[in-house]
Amino acid sequence: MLEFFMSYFDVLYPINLGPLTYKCPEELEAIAQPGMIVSAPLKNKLTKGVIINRNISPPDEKIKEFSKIHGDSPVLSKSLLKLLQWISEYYITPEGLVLKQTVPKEVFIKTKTGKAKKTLPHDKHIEFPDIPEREFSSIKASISSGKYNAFLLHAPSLLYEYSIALRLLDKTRNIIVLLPEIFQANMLYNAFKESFDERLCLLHGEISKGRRSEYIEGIISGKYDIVIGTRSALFAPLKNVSLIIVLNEHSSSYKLEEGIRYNIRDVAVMRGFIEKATVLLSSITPSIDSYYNSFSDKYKLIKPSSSLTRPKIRIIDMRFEKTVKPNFSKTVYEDSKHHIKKGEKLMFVINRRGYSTLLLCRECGNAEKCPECGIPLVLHKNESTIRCHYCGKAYDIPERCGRCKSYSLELLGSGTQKVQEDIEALFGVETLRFDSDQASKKTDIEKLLSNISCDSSKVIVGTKMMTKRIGLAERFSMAAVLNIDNSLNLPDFRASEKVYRELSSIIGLFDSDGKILIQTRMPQNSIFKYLKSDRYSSFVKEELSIRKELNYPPFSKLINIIFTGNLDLSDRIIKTVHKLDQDIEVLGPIVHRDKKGRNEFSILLKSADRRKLNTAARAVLDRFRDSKETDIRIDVDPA
DNA sequence: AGCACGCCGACT
DNA sequence: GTCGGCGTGCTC
Repeated sequence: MLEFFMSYFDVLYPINLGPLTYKCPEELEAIAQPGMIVSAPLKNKLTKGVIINRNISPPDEKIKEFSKIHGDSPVLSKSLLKLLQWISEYYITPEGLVLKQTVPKEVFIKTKTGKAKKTLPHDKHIEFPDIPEREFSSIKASISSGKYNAFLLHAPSLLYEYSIALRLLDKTRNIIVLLPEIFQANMLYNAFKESFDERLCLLHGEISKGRRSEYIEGIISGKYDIVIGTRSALFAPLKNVSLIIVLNEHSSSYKLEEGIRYNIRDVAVMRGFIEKATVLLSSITPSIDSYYNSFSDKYKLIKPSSSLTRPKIRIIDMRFEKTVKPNFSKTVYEDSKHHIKKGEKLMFVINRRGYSTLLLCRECGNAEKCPECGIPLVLHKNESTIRCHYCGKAYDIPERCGRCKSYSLELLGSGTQKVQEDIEALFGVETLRFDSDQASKKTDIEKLLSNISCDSSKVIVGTKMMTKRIGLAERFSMAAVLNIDNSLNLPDFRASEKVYRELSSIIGLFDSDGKILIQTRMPQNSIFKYLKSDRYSSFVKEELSIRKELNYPPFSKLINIIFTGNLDLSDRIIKTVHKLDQDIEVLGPIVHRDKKGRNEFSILLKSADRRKLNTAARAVLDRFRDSKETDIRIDVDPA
C-alpha cells in the first residue's frame, strides 16, 4: 500500500482544542517539520495552526491532508513548543488554549505591517553608571557556555539593574528583556535605542497593530534579536535564545490574574532552562521565593557591595508624638516647614486615595460598607460621593448612619485628598496630587510629571503610583510616609515583604542629601531595623523563618480552586480532594463577590509536594469542568 | 409541516 | 473559534 510511505503530523490551533492529526501532502514531505505554520481543514474550513510533532501511530479514522505550509522554516522553535507543553501541564490548561494565550496572534493572522517608530517623546537622557567587571563576568561566562544557568541579582539601585542589562546585551544575540510595566518598557527601549537601534524591538499591550506585526515578522525573519517588553514579550518567536533578563523580578505584575494564571518570572526561568540559556532575575528587593532559591543554589546570587550612600531614614513613633493634624506629626511638620522655606521639593506618601477612608458612626460604631462587596467606603469630597475601591461603584454621601440612623457620622483615616487639604492649610502652599484618581489617563500622567520636572510644583502628595512613576532624574530633599501601618496590618503573609519593598523604592529615589521620615505606631517591628541599616537579606532570613514556622510558601506549595455555585458544590470538591489524597491540606471555602457582584468561592490546597497538588487539582477539574452548575478555574501558586 | 433561532458538542 | 445538529417554539 502507498499508505506505508505516508507521514502524519499533529497540528495545534490557537483555540480550546487538543492537537489533531493530518496527513502530509506528498510534495511537502521533504520540508514539513514541527514549528511550521500550516493551513489545514477544520470543519471544512482552512485554518492556520502549527505542526507540533510527527505522529507515528495515527488514528485509524479518516484523516485529512493539510494543504499548505507557510514560510520555509519553523516559526516556533522546538524549545518554544516544549515550553508550551510544560505550561499546559504545570498550569493544568489545554494545549490549544496555551497556544492562544501565549504566542502572539500575528503568527497566525496576517495584518498589515506598519512603520516602527524611531523614538518616543518625553524622555530625559539617562546616564548609566559603569558596573564593576567582576560583577557580571560570571554571567557573561554563562552566556558563552551555552548552558542553562539562573542568576539572582540583588541590585543596589534601579539604575544598576538597568546598567547591567545594558552591558549584557553587548556581544550577545537573541535576548529577551522583561519589565513589569509598560512605561518602564518604553523607558528602557528609548534608553537602549541609541546603542542597539536596528536589533531592538518593543512588545507590550499599547503597541499599535501595524507596528506590532512589523516587530513579530522582524523577529521571525531574524531582523530583530533583542526583544524588550512586558509579560507577553516572553513568548516572542525568537530562536536560539541565549539570555532572558527579568527586571524588577519581585513585581506582582508578573503574575497574571486571568486566563492562565501563570507567573511570568517562573515561566521565564523555564524557557531559559529549555533553551539552554542564561536567565538573570534582578531586583533591589528580590522576592522572598527567589531569595530562597538562591540559598539552595537553584539561582546563583550576585550581590554587589553597594558604594551608594543612602539618605537619612528616621522612624517617628506616633504613640508619643504630638500631632498638628490627625496622623501628621510635629516632626514631619517642622521638617517640612524647613524644606519648604528653602524652596526645596518634598513628597508626601499616603497609601490611600480619596478623602477619608472610613465613615464611622460615633453612636453604634458602624462603618459604612459597600452593599455589594462588604468593604468600607471611601469619601471622595470633590465629587461628593462615597466610593467602593474594589468594584468602583459610587454612592451618595449619607447623612445618617446606615445601621442606627443617628446623625453622628465621623470621618476617619486620611486619604490623599485630605492630606493635600491639610498641607495646603498648614503651609499655605499649592500642592500637586498624584494618584490614580488624578491621573487615570496617560496624558494626565505626562502632564503631572512635566509639572514636577519643571519645578512648577514643589510639594507633591500621592500614592505608591507616584513613587513608581517619578523618574530617577528628579531630586527631592524629603519624603514623609504618613500611614504605612495600614499596609503593615493587612491580613496577608506577604504584607511585610510588600512594605519593605514599597519603602525601599521610595528610599531609592533619594541620594545621601535626602531625608525619609516614616510615621508608625509600631516602631518595634523589625522591618524598620533592617530598613535603616539596609540589610534586606537579613530581613529575608527572618521572614523565611516565620514562614517555615507557619508552613507558608516557599515551604509549602499552593493551588487555589476558584468556582461559582454554592456551598454544597464546595463540599463535593473538598470530598474529591480528600478521597484522592489525605495529605493535602484543604483551607476554605472563602466566599467573596467578584467585580460583577456574583458569589465566588475559593478553596486553597496546600502541600509540600507540588505533584500531589497538581494531581488533585486535575482530578477536581476533570470532574467538574463540564458541569453546568459551575464555572471552575485553577490558580497554581496564587498570589 | 416548515422554518427561524439559539444552544452545545465536536472539530483530524 | 465556529460549524452544524438538534430541540424549541412560532407561523403559515
